Amino acid sequence: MICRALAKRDRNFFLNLITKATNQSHLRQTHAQIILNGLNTDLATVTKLVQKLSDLAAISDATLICSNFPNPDLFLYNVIIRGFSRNNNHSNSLFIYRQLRENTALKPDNFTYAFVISAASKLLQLQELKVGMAIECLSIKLGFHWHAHVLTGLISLYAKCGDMSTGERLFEQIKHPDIIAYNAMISGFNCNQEMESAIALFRELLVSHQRVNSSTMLGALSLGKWVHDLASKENFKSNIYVSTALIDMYAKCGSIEEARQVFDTMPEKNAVTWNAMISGYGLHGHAHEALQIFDKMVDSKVPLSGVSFVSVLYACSHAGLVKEGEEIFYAMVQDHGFEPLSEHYACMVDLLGRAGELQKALDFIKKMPIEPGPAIWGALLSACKTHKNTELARLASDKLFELDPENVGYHVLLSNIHTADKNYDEAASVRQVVKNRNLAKTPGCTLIEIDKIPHVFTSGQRSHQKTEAIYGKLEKLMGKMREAGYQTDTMTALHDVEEEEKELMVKVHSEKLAIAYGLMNTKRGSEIRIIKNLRVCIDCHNFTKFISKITERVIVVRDANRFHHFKDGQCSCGDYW
DNA sequence: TTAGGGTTAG
Repeated sequence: MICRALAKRDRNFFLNLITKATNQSHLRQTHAQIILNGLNTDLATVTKLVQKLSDLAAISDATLICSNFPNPDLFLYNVIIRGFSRNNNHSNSLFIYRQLRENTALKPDNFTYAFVISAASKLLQLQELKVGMAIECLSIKLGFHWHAHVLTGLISLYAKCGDMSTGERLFEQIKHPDIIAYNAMISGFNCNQEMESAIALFRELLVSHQRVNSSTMLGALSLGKWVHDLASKENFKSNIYVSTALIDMYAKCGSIEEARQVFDTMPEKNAVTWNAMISGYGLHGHAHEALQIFDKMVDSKVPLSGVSFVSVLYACSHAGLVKEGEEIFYAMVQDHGFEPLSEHYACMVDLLGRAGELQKALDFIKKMPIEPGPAIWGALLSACKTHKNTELARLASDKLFELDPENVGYHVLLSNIHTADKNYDEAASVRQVVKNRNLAKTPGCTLIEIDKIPHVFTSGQRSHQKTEAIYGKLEKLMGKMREAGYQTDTMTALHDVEEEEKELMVKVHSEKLAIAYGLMNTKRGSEIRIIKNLRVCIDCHNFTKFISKITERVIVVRDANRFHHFKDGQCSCGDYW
């Protein structure tokens, strides 16, 4: 009987066993049997085993087996290069590729390049890749440029370097671009903010291919809700990528309830899904919900990521939950073994600063083991504006002017801090620097959609067809609001818009115009939604509160930082933004 | 026995 159990098994037996394995422990047992049967030097068996191990996230086992294998061929190298990449260890993919080139006589093939280019483009996302690798990949093109898969990988790489013109050139070289090549292009246009191009290509794709796939849906999600309908019709609701992007889309479009609905109905969630839901709640100022989801994530088997902590800390800082934020930060280090990155430190400075604990924030910066960058000083400067601390503001802005001299926002912020402090000379001299150095300014603008047509307003704009009616409406509203106790706040009406202190006397902020226009063109009682590119100022925030009360409307404002839901004279942000 | 594209924060 024993003899039977130990009877020699052949390669096919093990190949079959490996294919059927569903977890790592199956494979470890199988590996033991392979050794007992003397097949651990059989290339085909070992390759299959390594491939399956990396598919089941056992990349260290896979590597060990490979490094003990006497003469690995190109196929085995390819499998391990791809394996590292699939396990999110892209730098090791590149490392193995280098080993292959420097320590062996093997010639990489089109498969090798498809894997290694994909790994390189993923590293770019992590902002770790040096330009040198991109150049190295360019040389690859010389040998394998006719392979559509390699070209598609290169498109993605160039897109992530912000070079879509090269992307377009590569795309033209593909004789019959398939759906995946289209998707690489659409997603490239998307991340490079070339919407208007993304849409055109998406339309072209719909004409040229009968069916779209899940990546297409993702590339086009920012087009809006109708994509969700398309996703439902095409049955992509169970795709984790599509559903996660839907959560993000709904949260960013202001429908946090719909985001939650998608989240709740997902059969399977990964870390990105959880993070998207947490950050969605943070964006809307619903910190307690964000914390609840975070706790559930900890309970689930899904491993936390650095982004999970950024998202939950962001939610805490925007709701004034200092104690909770601090607890999470220390748990992150002590319980979860994460080493905080600069973005985590920035979240903490923001958390303390927003809550008015400026000195504590400064002490925190001094104790940090890393050199504070612009995000950290920027958070402190912003807090100095809110809590009117001119002295610390000078310190923070000096650092910022040194670290990020081209950024006009910090100058504007400092000028506004001086203005609020009634120190007009200092404010003027800061603005003079901006003028002398000819730094680019960002004009504030607000968008409102009426009957699916977007209307964009800028501060003091008089070019809209209905200008007279809009300003008339605004006058009427102002009258009613003053009766209700509204007073214009010009002193502190400045966050990061420039020179609007002067303009305020004669001009009107874009969000007021958009809201007036919205009130004129929507049904009584319906919700008004607007989007502003800069942070909403204190006066407009106050204005919108009054409007929501006297007109009995819900007004949802998305500014550069977050959502504000105005209802019955109150804002969901609790004036904490 | 191996391909390429896609989701989250600041």
